Amino acid sequence: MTGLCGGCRMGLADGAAQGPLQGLAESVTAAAAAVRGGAGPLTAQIRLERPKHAGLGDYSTNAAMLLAPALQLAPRVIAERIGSELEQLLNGDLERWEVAGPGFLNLVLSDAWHRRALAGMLAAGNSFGGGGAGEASERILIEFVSANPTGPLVAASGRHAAYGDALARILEFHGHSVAREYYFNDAGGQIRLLGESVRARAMGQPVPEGGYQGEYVADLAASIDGAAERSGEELAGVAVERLLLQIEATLERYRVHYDSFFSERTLHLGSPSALERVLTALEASDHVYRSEGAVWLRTTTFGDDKDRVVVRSSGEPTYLAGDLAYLQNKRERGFDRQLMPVGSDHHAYARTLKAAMAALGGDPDQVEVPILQFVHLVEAGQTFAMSKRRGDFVTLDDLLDEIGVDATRFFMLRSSHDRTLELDVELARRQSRENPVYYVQYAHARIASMLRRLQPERVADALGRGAGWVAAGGAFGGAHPGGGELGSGEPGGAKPERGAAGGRDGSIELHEAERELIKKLASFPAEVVEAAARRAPHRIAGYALELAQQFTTFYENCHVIGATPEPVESFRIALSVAAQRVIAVALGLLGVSAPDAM
RNA sequence: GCCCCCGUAGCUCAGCUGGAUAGAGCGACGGCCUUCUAAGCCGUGGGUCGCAGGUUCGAGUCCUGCCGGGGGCGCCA
Repeated sequence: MTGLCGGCRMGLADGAAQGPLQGLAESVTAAAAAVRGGAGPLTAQIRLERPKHAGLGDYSTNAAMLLAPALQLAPRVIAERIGSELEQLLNGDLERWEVAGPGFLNLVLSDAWHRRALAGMLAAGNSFGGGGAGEASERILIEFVSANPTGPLVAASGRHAAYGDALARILEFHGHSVAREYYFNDAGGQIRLLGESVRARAMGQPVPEGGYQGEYVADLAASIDGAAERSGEELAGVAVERLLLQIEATLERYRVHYDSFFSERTLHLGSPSALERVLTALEASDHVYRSEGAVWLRTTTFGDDKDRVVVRSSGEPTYLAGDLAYLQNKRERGFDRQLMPVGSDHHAYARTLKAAMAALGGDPDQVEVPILQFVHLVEAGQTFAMSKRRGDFVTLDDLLDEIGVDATRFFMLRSSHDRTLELDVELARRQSRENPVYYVQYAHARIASMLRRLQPERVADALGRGAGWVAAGGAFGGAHPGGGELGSGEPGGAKPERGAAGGRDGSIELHEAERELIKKLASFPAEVVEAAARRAPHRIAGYALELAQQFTTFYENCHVIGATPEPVESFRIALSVAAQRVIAVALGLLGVSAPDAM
């Protein structure tokens, strides 16, 4: 099921961290190239993937089906040729192959290949799976949450925070340089309204029409000295300051750390202000015009469905004006890409922003606006409303109190961001033991617990290059030489025959669960590539769950401590360590803790 | 009216930009603790992939139309 090609694209990154599939994929590509000869170019990417059904082999490739049009031959015939070619390239590593279905080539790899794969993954250490961006590394700014400081963060912001932060972690791990920023509106109508709301509360009057009704407004009013005597503007300033601190504290608690908080107000300061400068420039390039007493940005030139007002007829700039100056500011800071996930209630704004980017002379493709669908908190079959202005909402802090940081983050991240998320709070709280996040954490804790029973030296021995199981391995298979100290060897080097006298444990067949676990681990780099490319952290959550499952199957079937002969115990210790590391890294990408005990 | 997202098992969701017999968790049913954590494992049942057409060797995936749910179409943010 799992796609494996992602991490195997040529020329992307160094082999070690990208794992054993890199070499295998290159061998398949080489075999396909040999069969293709001079025939036309390949239009689609050759894929190496797990077969759809168990028992069909370790990996399969669609190469033959892709070559069929150019070669004018039946896919199955081509698959036969690729199979023969691959047999030569992989020597003893390719134990069996067969052509199946419409033209799939199914591959069965040797135990020795699996052992070397494990050795290679361990050698890469905690960087295994990372660095896939390689030369394509970018400087990325991700601006997320950016909720107005007019109240505490609501539960729905938990989705934005988890998404943006996990995506940042994934992109960083993948090899990009990422800055996280929170942009806050501390100017304009909503802030004025906040100040007036606080003032009304302080004076014991009803909150103005459309103002902020929440209890926190009264609390703010009560906590500000002499609030009743101060102006709305003054009160707004204090309120914003305090609410921002509160928001930051909530985010920190949620394990979301920003590199910077950016104030909208600063864009209006100075003479000329950043805002004025950008408007002047746009006027010079004829992208803004005056009409009906207002100033408009001609976004229709760049595909927006209507032009947008940037300065009201009252002379007051709109939020878009601020965003224009902000966009320009980010461009001047030299980022290759700007990610700004927004809620689906702002989805129409994505087009406007891209148009604005183009009007500024930038590349609209550098602005990416993933749309996050809503979160419905459900309790006892009842959906919670979460309107900040009305004041009837569940705050993110409330949610964290209820179900904790780990569960909240995992739930927020486990489904695709473009789907409405139903989060049953009652279930998450009451039946927390069934929570998938605990399942993954439990697998990690189990491994830690098991390893605690061993002397550290024993574990080090099992991982060392002198361990018997490693001797039976060697470098990664295929044309690509394996890196790292563990399992290093001649490129495409000598591969002991299965059961040969030379291999100290070469005669001991791997258990199916061991082979499967190794392959699940080996697919991690491709999962990271996919999650990064598609801005889809939920893939990592799904992968973590699958990996935990695969480890548990191994754990149930293969007793580790005391397994005989010794190389088997060593091998299983090493495999457990690898699983533990990858679970921890995957959870780390989600910002979920990996406990050593539960 | 126009635009965007979604519709897959009873429930919550995956499904890698067209591939093989559509998967997982929870719930249901039946088993499993004198061995490294039972927060666990094994097994069974459960599907017209919203509906109808189309594209092709092949469609949950791409196209068109319809139905249903959510969101948007401000000189609000």
